[in-house]
Amino acid sequence: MSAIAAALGVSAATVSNALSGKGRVSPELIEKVRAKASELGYVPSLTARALRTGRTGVLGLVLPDIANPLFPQIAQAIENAAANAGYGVLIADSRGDIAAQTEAIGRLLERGVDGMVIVPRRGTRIADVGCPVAVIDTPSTPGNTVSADHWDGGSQMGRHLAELGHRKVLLIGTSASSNVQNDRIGGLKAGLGAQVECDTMWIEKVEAVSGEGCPLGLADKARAGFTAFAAVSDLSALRALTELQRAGIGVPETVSVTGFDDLIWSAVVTPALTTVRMDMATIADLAIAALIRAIEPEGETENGAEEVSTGNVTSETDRVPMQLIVRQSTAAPQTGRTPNLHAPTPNKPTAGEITS
Amino acid sequence: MSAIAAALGVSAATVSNALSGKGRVSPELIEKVRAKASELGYVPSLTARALRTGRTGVLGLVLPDIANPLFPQIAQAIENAAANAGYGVLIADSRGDIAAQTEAIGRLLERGVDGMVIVPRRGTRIADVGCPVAVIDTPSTPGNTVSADHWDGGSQMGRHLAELGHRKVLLIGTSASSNVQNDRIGGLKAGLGAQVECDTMWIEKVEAVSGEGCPLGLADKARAGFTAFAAVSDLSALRALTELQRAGIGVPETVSVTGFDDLIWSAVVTPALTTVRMDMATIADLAIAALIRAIEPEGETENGAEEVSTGNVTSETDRVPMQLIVRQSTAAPQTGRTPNLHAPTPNKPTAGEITS
DNA sequence: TATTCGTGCTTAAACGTTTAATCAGAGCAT
DNA sequence: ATGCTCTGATTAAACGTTTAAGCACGAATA
Repeated sequence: MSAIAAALGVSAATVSNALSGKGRVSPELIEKVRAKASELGYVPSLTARALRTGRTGVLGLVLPDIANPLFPQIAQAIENAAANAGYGVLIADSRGDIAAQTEAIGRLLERGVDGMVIVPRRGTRIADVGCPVAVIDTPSTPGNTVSADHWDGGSQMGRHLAELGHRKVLLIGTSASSNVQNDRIGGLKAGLGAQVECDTMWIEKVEAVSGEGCPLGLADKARAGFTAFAAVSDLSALRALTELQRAGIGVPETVSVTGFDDLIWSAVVTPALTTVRMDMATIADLAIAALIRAIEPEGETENGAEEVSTGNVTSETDRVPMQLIVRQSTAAPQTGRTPNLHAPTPNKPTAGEITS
Repeated sequence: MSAIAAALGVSAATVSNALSGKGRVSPELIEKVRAKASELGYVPSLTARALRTGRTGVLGLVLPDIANPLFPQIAQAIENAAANAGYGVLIADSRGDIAAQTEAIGRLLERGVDGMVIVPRRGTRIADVGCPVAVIDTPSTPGNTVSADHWDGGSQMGRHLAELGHRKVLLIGTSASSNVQNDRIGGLKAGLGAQVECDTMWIEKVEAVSGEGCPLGLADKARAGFTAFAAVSDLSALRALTELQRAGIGVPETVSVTGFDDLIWSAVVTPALTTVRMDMATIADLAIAALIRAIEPEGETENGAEEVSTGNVTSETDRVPMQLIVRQSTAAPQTGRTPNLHAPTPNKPTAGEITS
């Protein structure tokens, strides 16, 4: 910067003003400065700016477990939204216990992030951490900033299944202590309506007695009259799908299987999974926007108190709708009494197709 | 910091020296400074330090496509290794074309990262970017710093299949232009040995004619005598597995299916996938270590030229072995002539189990 | 006794910005 | 002519560290 100033015979301050458009600089000079800047390949030192202004232009992203298959979607969306707003994203993995989460937040704080988006570990309540925080969890979590409307997604799926004619469905979740999963299950039940019989299976519970990775006994459930298995995540859905297929139960001719999240494999398995997708791009945009609103001094507030808010930030729309994606794993249930045990049907089965 | 200095009646410089152990400070004073520092809850401003020293303590992580299911493993390992070394990790998604990758690198550079680890987009050669760079790709890529030994992984899997008695196997890859996939396939062929007949299917090619997500026609292949399907990624393996199951072909009684990478679902599908895992933790450790070696001034080099290297960095061990994980999707092929088309077997099939 | 040296600390500059305060000059009204 | 205001620029301080250089003092050396 001082090089530009020297080359043009002006002061460094003037160059700064010219480039930022802040002070009073003549239009011609601004042009000359711009030209010289790009000529010299000037790149401002974000570090120095950070030191002076106290803002680093970096946001933190705290994830409960980076290994979660949903993470790529989140990270990608957040990174994109942040980059568009001119911010960088520092990641922090709060894998492990809650202490790790606190420690991860601390590390980000030390690094001077201007704000952070946290998708909290189950059962965590994010306290005031000393910088603006956007929480992405579920609308029913207190302190939530913005998230997919999981309940709504569940109810869409529930209606889909009910309309196909299913009357006895098994809801499959992982952990009963997850807010997100409970919301989805609540939505499913509501969408299915009162005349549909449903039961809920929590995988963690069955694994607690039968061991991790144990069979879920879904074939028995099918024989017991369940015609649809609505998992609350695609991973569980995949587990259900393969277990049923392996037992020779045709999906979707005999039973339907549905998931949640539209993870990468949902579209490539056979039959492709009917699921419901969250609009991470919108969620990320809203979260980042809310964060930035808290970070950057409001345009023209009359009161001089431009205190940067230091707590949880809110979004005007805090729940974004989910989108039902109907693929091949759902169909109307058989009307006949004996479920078909073998499924040699090739591909792309149409609804109601029966192969006995 | 100046607060500490004032409280103790010494200069700020002395405090700095005391805390960093650099200058000449009496031991008692060091203790007093330490005590006062923690008493006042002093946290050094990394920003100011960065400005002064020119090092930000931040590393960049450039990924070809954050949505890649393998990404969580990589990001988690890198983040962990970096955090242990006292560095933060800034992510950059080079989704899209090669230009996006260049631009992502540029953004990181502007932010003043001390170095970056890049897992390059296919066919990209990373030029000198102006800071130390660790490339994670495959040993056969020029410029590679450290990576899993994909070829070795393939050969382990090949041997496994050959030992089970498979004599005709189909190798399934996604894109023929991927170095990683080619290495894996090369290893597979070597591991299978000369007396095993094998054929390679590139999914991108069949999708180019039959449309994205089309059936792969694996059942026909099975009827044509292939007894094993060795995919070069778990995603393809999953696709193969479900397609075969759907067609009523029993895995592993009739045909075996194998994958690569040990992605999250590999263990939960039925039958659980035999695959080969890369040791991302070790890879990340080596990459970060090599990077840091280039960044931080070598302990006691005699020559004063402590120029920070600005090109690709190397690791003393640049290929880390992969680990074969045998689960339920592989078994000895049937000796009989007619492949079993239905597979009502419950779970945990043992090798060679036949159900006709 | 005069010189050198080592020790423990201080001074001051520097990193590259931003920004409040100041200033010189021009135009204009008094 | 004098004072006022507006404009376009400059000066200087500040952000919080690090680090080279300097300084005072006592101890060891000549």
